[in-house]
Amino acid sequence: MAKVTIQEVARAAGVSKGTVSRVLNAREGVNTETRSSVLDVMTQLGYVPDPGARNLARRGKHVIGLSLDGDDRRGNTYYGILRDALESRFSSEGYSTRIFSGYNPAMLEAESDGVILLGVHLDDSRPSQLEARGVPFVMVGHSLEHAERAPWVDVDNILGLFEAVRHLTKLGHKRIAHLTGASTGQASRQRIEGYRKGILEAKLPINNLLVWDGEFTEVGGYRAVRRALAAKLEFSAIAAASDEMAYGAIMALEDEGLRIPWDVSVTGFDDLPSAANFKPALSTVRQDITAVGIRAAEMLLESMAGKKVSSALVPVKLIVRASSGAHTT
Amino acid sequence: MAKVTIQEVARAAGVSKGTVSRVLNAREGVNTETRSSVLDVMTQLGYVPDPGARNLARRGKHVIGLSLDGDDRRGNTYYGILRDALESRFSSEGYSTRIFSGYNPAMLEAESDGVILLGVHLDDSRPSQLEARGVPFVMVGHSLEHAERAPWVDVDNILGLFEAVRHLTKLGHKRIAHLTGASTGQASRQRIEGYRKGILEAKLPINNLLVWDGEFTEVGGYRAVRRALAAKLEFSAIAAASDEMAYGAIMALEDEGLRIPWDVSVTGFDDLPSAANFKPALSTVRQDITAVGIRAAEMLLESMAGKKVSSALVPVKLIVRASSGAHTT
DNA sequence: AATGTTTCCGTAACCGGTTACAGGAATTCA
DNA sequence: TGAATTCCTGTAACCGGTTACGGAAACATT
Repeated sequence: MAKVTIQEVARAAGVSKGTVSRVLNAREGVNTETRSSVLDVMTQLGYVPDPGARNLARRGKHVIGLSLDGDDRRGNTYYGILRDALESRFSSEGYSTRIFSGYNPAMLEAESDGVILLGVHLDDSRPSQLEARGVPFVMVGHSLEHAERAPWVDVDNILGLFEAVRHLTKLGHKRIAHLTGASTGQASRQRIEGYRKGILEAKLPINNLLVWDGEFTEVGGYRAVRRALAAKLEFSAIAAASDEMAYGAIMALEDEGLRIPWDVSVTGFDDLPSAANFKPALSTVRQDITAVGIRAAEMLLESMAGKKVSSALVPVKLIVRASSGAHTT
Repeated sequence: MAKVTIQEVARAAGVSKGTVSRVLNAREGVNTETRSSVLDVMTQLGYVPDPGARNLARRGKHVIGLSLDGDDRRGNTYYGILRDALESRFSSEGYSTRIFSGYNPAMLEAESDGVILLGVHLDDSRPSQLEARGVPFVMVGHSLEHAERAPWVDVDNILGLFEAVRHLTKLGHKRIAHLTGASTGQASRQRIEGYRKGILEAKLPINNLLVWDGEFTEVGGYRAVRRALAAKLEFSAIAAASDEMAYGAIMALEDEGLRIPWDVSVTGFDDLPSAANFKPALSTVRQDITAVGIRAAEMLLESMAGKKVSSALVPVKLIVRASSGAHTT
């Protein structure tokens, strides 16, 4: 309750503010004994440094802003994980992070030394505005439009879907459908591309009737599969562009009495925490959100240090679980 | 780019730091002329006060923390709106808000003067921890368990569903179903209660076969309705406990060739921004998220000022649009 | 023994604001 | 016209930290 300041710690430990500060920042040139005694006093008093004063004294705001777009498709979990990753990386560098949801470039500039841009869309004005103001930033996710002009980090969407499809073809599946997020931007397009590459690699024919729009949502996946079933389309596997669509697809299949993976194999994309607990456990492409966050943080740090940084593609990994299995004639 | 400080503004305007500060904080006792000239210089130089220094100088952190629970059902939009409301109310009072997603009471206490608790659930330890540490807080949403011990603000769930059902009974509907969020806590239970009250008020029989679990999601609503249809349950209206379940319900009905509102009337709860644009436009119970936010902010402010505050129920309003209509035999 | 190095730590200035206090100018009052 | 008010604004201390600088010990070197 009573705020304990560095001064009080200093007095209690019988040293000066300066020394406490040095201990606090793990700077060298402090006697090991002194250090540990100060450390003791700090924990004993429950000392927590005031971030405001700290940022003031180091001359720089030492805050990085996370700017999210108002309406974004991805769920809370996605951003939660991403934010944790960013936060841990930045805080170990002495920065704190802050979310700016209302899009306000002036505020962003005033209150942060650099920004991470989330959910950039086609006619997004943030990149150019930030660029004009000279605020360092990196985008997570990318679209062709902005890809050349500013650094981004993204997951390897093409490879991801490609591997999912290859997994299915190796299991003997010949008629593999793709549940796509349609118009929702670059990621969907890249995943479709990965799907095509996978089909072609197995020397199978591309059938546009097997590419269904799932709108990136659970219901979307559910309905798309129902329509396909109603239209009597033939398929033995579905490679979805997101876990949620895969969930919807599985529900729809099961509601029609089909068994996963015996009658139909289904794969997702994301590897949400819920994917492993889903019944059946979902085979999916893990996109390492944490890795994306860490990479983005590092790029931003470099960029703030004045270096030129180039965009990065984070690798992706196929996780095989219970929802996919060998094709049974 | 170059940071402009209060000192520079002062010099440029030919006054002292003190005067600029007074202008900045809209304190009285500054000549009108001086004030406006300072204001001019400020905008001209693009001055933005450093929040860190500010909070340091006013002796208090002047930060209020928003603590969200890790996994929460509500979508991004809900929290976005709520946060905007909180932010605007607090910032006009000189506070800035910060989100703390990783649940960390020590951090909360160290970095904020008060906290808004979002998504409190039954065995949530946050209220008691905060209480023990003496940190002022108010919860948005409430459960019986914590209701007595700490102030909360919530929407009038019971009244909301009650009015939706009354709207439907007045349209002549006799067999009205309810799509509930089931186990998701207090809000669902209260909405069920409102539903029952509405049915009873019209002297209709309560039929538990007409209460369906929609899991608070779109697919949940979709599947529940499909099951009901498959079971040949009779109903001419559905009062859902959330807009999203209503969306799912409508999709399911339309997929079966039913027309809204001619064959079945559907109402939601929330009035999400998308509700008006949905086809058909959704009749729903508007919960004024902004009002909830503002009320919560005011309560927290009072509580921080040392006053005892009592919990509040925010009223709710029925919005009739195209998805509900007269019962046609 | 005198001098040169290191190592450790205290001192004081500073970051960018806020605010109590005091004093000069303008205004009102006797 | 002199005194008492009122208005406005400058001065300086302070918030809680960081850090350049310098000095006192302790140790090594000749």
